[in-house]
Amino acid sequence: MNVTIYDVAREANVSMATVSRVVNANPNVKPATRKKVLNTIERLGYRPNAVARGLASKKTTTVGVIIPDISSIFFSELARGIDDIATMYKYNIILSNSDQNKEKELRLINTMFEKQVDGLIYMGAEITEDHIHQLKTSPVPVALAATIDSSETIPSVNIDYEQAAYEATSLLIGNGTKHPIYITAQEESVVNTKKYDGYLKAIKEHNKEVQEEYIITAGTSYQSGIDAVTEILAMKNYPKAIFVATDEMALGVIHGFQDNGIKVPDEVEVFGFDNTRLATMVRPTLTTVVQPMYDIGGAVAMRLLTKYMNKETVEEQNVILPHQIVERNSTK
Amino acid sequence: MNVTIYDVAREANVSMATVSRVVNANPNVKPATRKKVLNTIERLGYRPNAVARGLASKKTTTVGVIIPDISSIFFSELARGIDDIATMYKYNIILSNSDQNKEKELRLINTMFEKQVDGLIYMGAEITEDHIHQLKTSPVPVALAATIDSSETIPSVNIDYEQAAYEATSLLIGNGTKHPIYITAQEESVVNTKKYDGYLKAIKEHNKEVQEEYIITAGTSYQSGIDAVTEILAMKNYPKAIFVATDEMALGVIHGFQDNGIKVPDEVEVFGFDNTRLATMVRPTLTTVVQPMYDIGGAVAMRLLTKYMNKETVEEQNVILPHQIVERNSTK
DNA sequence: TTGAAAGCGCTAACAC
DNA sequence: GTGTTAGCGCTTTCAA
Repeated sequence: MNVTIYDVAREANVSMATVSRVVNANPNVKPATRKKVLNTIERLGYRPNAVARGLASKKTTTVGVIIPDISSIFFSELARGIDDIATMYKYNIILSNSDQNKEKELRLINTMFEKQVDGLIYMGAEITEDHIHQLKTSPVPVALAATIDSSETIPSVNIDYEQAAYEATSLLIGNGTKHPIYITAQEESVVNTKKYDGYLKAIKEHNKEVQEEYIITAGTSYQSGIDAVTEILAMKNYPKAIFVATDEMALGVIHGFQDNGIKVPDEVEVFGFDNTRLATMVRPTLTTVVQPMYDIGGAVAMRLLTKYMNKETVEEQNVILPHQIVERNSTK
Repeated sequence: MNVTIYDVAREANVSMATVSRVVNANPNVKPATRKKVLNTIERLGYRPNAVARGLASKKTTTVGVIIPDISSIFFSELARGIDDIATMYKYNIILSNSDQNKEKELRLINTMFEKQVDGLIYMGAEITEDHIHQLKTSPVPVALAATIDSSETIPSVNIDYEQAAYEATSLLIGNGTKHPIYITAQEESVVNTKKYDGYLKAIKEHNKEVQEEYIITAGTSYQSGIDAVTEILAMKNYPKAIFVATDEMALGVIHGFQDNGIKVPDEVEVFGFDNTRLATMVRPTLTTVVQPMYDIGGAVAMRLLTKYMNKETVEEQNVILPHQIVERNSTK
């Protein structure tokens, strides 16, 4: 079998406790003893068993991450932020894709708790009562990243989606289109609702009434952006500015127009959301709302970790990070 | 404290063993007993502790995944395949980014083993002797995904990069450019070398000598694709076909030319590699080598899991998956 | 500064 | 079918 702490103790003529102390860098060990132990650890190729340690200490130094889809450009950037900060604090990440499927989400939360994660970062469209209930079945700290819980029961990190959407729409209006089109992602989520509210607010400030046909519900993919354009082109005299709920869809929108010989931004302006790497990987480059994905992930992790490590009480449960708008070439 | 298997046993008037049996779906339990136990599990809200289970059974039902960068579009698609198959087999994934930094890679391998993963999927540029040595410090099965170990010591899943690059280059030559340019990613990796060899093979078949200046070493990013174009435009009379080592760089190349008023594919053809989602998210859409990322991840996981689960001997350690070429609109 | 010993919560023989 | 009993490899009092 593998070499255990007991083997090291025996070979070094000390007790298991002493070996444990040197492995855990406990200062209460005489330098000579420490050296002796270190040597036999080296000699035997001893590697501490984190599972045994976890059982004894009730800490696993791993945090769970539940994410809709790691292959999404938006979420993979978030995940990268999370892992970096986790690494910084000596944690590892158990990562699972939920596909925003409620059953799967609930099951994953349970699995994470079974695996005794020290903390959990959760991303998803909708936080229902069932989610909250499931989350509360364990005292393990949880934080939501880019995910809103309207009840504000669970700590979270977000930007002000409503305000951001309001600003984006207003900019488009200021550019000369009184009632820009809005393309929203189909999924039900508070984040989407907030974006929509922001759009609506700006529209109402400049229009007697809102035109329902200018609000298009699409999928969430690049292709649905393209498809949405078909819908738009079917309208006679459509507005010449489009605000799109995500960058990926916005790329689809740009290409949809271009494929039909319509020039962006000369003939129609396009505004995205997120500022993923995609935003600079199109021509024209995409004007968009900057959401600090990496920080949302990182800040959440930090929060969560410090909170539970030092058992300190958190001042502000629901963090709103600043957003901004970058104007690139898809708008005038 | 939390409710343990012991609490359930006491409350249900059975032994721990029996509770364990029903939790693990062992058939040797009388239906009535099972029901009774299930009820008290429900009533007490008992949740098995996977860490304790892992210690006792020496199985954690988690596999480690070491990946260069989860925010890379290529790798995140791979990771998605891995997690899906892992989920199918009831495993979870511990995911860590290595940034292809050797020290970090070595450290991560060790961490994964400390955490007692049941298997490990490794992705990285270079497999050195140190890597192999580290990997061999544990009997845990390891599989390389989209990563080549020239010594063929470690099981792996790849495509035939050399052949694919040969075909791509040949196609470009067939289109009329005798000596296409090749833009390679800077990092040292066997995968890159193979691609380069394939390119060279095709070039040599049609040219007396290879023009060193037509081989450009760039970074690995979108931006380095753009930068490479600057280098190309500085040559008087450069070849009118470019083969690029990755899709992301290829997008940069396309945009680099377009930004300089040069039309793709009319004035210059561009050929990518990987067939990430990016390939259809440009105009013109990108002709590229299809590498089945999702399957590479999935197939690897399957291999690894079946191998160690059933302890079956593997027929072919080093799997080569078929590749293909999709011609889209960036070539003639 | 060090050691002895009691768990952590579960699985896995083995016995009945 | 069910219970008893050792551990799994480590941390953590508590004493010395």
